[in-house]
Amino acid sequence: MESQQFHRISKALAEPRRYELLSRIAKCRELACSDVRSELPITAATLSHHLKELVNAGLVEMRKEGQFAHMKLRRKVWRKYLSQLGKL
Amino acid sequence: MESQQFHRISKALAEPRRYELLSRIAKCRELACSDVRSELPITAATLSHHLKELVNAGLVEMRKEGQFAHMKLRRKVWRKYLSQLGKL
DNA sequence: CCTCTACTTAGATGATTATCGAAATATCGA
DNA sequence: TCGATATTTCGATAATCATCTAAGTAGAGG
Repeated sequence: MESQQFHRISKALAEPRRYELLSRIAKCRELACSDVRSELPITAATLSHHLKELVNAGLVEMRKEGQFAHMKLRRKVWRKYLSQLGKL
Repeated sequence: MESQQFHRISKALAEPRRYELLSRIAKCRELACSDVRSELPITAATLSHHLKELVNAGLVEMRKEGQFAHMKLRRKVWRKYLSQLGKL
């Protein structure tokens, strides 16, 4: 795994709300932004910001369906990150 | 593992120089600050700052021996962190 | 076309933090 | 005790970043 991506992922995990978001994404096969917003006290803008970080890190992929955005964990990337960390 | 410690560790890892430092600590049984300074371009103040974060996170323990400070990875904590991450 | 909903983008603000130089503290060896 | 070396603390600065409001874009359903 590229060092740049590794550090992006580490940064993405360092923010508690973002980690919580990731955690919720991981628990479902797919999760819509609107669902998150109905469960967490977060503005749409902030959610969108955090989501972008997760996507930029390569941890999450998005699928647009009509008005909705569905988020999904990229488990392969996640596994690679864990395995990289394990080498420490 | 406490959620507070979990987040502290995540933050500690998010800074590339700090991760590099941790990585060097992990590679030895013990590492002295002065050794790090002779190998990396970093001021003593910055090194001390990052080291404090690693210690606060519970990832590293310090031993003072004369003028020297020796750093050591707390492998048990590290394993716990990895296992927590693995639950995602 | 209009409106509602979902999401994104822009811009601003405040908080956190990485960094350094300088001063302080502590230990060692002469 | 003096000077050198190791580390910490202080204070300042600049950069990063989380957050919000407000405005923008776009699809769905009248």
